[in-house]
Amino acid sequence: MSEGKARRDPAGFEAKRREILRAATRAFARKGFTGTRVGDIAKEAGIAYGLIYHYFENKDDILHQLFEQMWGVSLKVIEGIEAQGGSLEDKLRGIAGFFLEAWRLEPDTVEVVMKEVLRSPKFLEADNLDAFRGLFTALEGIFEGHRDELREGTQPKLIAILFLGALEILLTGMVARELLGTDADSIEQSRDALVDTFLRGIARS
Amino acid sequence: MSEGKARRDPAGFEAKRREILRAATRAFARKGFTGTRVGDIAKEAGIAYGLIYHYFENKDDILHQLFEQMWGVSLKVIEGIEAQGGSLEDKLRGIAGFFLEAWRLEPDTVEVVMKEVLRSPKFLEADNLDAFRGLFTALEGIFEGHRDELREGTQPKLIAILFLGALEILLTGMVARELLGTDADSIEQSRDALVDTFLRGIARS
Amino acid sequence: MSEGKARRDPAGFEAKRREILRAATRAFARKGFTGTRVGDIAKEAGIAYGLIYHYFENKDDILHQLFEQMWGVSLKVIEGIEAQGGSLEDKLRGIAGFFLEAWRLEPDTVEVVMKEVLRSPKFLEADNLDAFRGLFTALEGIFEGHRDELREGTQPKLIAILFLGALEILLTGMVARELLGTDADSIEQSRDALVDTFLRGIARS
Amino acid sequence: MSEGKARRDPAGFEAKRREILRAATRAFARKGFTGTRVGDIAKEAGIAYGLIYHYFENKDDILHQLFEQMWGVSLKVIEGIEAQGGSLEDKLRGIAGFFLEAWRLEPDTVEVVMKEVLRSPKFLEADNLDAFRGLFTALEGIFEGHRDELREGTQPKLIAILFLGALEILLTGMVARELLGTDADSIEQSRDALVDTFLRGIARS
DNA sequence: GATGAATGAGCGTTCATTCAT
DNA sequence: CATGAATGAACGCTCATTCAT
Repeated sequence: MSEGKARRDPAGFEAKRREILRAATRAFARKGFTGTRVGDIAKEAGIAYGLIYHYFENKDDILHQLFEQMWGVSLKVIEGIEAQGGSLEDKLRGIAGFFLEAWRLEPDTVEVVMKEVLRSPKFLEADNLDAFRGLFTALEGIFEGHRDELREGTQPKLIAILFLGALEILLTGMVARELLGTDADSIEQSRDALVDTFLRGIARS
Repeated sequence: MSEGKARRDPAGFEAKRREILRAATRAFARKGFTGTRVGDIAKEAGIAYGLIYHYFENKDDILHQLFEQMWGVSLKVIEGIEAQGGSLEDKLRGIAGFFLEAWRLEPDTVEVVMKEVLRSPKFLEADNLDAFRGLFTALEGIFEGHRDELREGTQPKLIAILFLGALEILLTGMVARELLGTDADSIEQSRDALVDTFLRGIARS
Repeated sequence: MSEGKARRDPAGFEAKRREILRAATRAFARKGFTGTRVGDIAKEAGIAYGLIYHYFENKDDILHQLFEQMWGVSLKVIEGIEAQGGSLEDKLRGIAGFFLEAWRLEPDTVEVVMKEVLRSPKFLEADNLDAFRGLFTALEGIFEGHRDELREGTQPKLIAILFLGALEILLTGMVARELLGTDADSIEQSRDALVDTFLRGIARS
Repeated sequence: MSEGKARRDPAGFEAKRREILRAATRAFARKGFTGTRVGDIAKEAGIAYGLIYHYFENKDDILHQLFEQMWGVSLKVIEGIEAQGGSLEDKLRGIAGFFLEAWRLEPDTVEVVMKEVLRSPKFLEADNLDAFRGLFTALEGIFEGHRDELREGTQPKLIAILFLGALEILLTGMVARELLGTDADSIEQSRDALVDTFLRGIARS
């Protein structure tokens, strides 16, 4: 839809697309993806609902682009963290901190992505998993880059999966607004518990 | 549904209910909850359409009962493991092993519960979280029972959450049939990586 | 259904039939005919719902028999009033009084017949109208029997219809429990207004 | 439905709404409200299934709007008659004539309103009665305006109810197409019998 | 007589998407 | 770019009735 057409005002087009995307995010956060009608998004954005289809393929596409956007940023951040160097601990703390902090900055976006993308049955389909795999791979690469600091027998891939699973549940807990505190202190504690546990374990040495 | 009416054959009723539940599980595993029509379940069970509604409130109720059933078993197993005593390591290995093994024994059930219940937006609603909280609490209790073996500052509740998040992603990875191997060996490796990481951490001491 | 079968205990059969009919009347009065499920009637009667079909053809038949019963009584009363002789005024007051009083004695029955039979679209079908026509005819006969007391040009048939229409709306108003009072005094006033209006209007001055 | 959305062509919208309403009226008159499927209305109107729901909340709403429309006109006519002044006899004859004539002009509409609204159990619910009460009140007002021409002890409210009940049964009889003739002469006779009966009955001798 | 499991036709409603204007 | 009227496939659920036991 967005390729091949000569837009008269590409910048304006893009701006409106983002505006609709933001409106959709608010709507999804409020009523969920399924519970939100295309008309609801239009109303939230203050436009006619037919216009949505000038900017997006279909309703799914909106969610998909929302995910892609957040995902792109996430990957860049992780790559940036890796590029910046530093200790494994710093890197893990940076990654965990980024995701947890993201919730504070854009709770709607994170909530929608968590609930409607990551926690959706559809997510487990090959297409979406590919995106997720990029994150796995990036994290796996980090662990491999610090292989000599790891116990023998540690499998970077498996650890990357476990780490992201634990991180995901922290976000889930925050999104649920019940399981975990969402103030700055609580978030810091969660982050540290995650990183420390993975790095050093919980057993009294 | 089950109140007030005197069933002539309660055992037969219950047997049929389970039979339909099994049929539904197969159908859900194949086409997802949403993708499965009530008629599909009936066909799979070899019964008439409307009979479903003699045994279940509605379509949602079927999924809910499936979840309740698995959940009830899970809680009992964990309580059994706790009651049996032993080291913290044994307990964690037992719990992780139970869930991972469950997938081998009843892949359909686990798949449906993972995909359609735990990974569903609706799951984050208060009602369902309550069930989940029982699991958190049980695990938290286990950690607390071994408090003197834990590092200082370890928060049992947070660790319980992290552990279950990591465990959940292993199951998710298995359900996705792509991220993780599902043979006995792979499962054992996953379980050990999980337990070892949490217990001892990954950093070379 | 009720013909041709040799019942072992005709009296007991009839008693139970009436019992179910009463239960159905209560249920219909509470939730309306359409809103009442066959199972509701069974529950109200304390029997299994399948048993209903031993005593009645189907759900419609229950309502029909309820109507027939009330209607039969009504016709007999009117015939009785006519047979008893007396002035036209006495007869009209007797008829109106009977129907209005019936509501006090068996509000559920009257309510159901009014709401579900007389005020039902189906009522206007030929079959049911026949029954009603009996009432018209009887009343028409009464007016004709007093033809010499009526103004010239008075058409007994038309007057009978008008009278019953006015009577019906009084019952409707009582059933609605809002338009008209339902205490003994109010009922008497309604009856007298009806009879007096018609009488002085049609009486040869 | 009509709030919040800026219609490009409100007049066209309204025209189409009325068109569908007319189609629905024809369908209801033919097969009854319950017997008419939404699809039947669409077919009768020559439009697609779902379009009905752009113009009406649901099936009930169609009937309701039909009723409201006829009711609004009726009330205006009565108020007009009252405003016009004249004798009580003229007014009653005008009111009765209007309703009876309406059947000749729009038999479908009157038939549907009579059968499906006034003679429906739902009609006796408070909401609908309120509309009807407007009619009662208006008529009551007319009688009160001519109080000095009435017999002592005449209760305008009761007489209004009786009059409308008698009028209603005339319409019912015409709708049933069996009880009463529907030619111009018969209609006139019915109207006169009604008015004369009431008038001479309640007029101060 | 009595029970309640079994049947399955039937229908209103939603809503993403298209497209004429 | 923008609008909103038009489309129609899709589906869960109810419930009167039957019938084996």
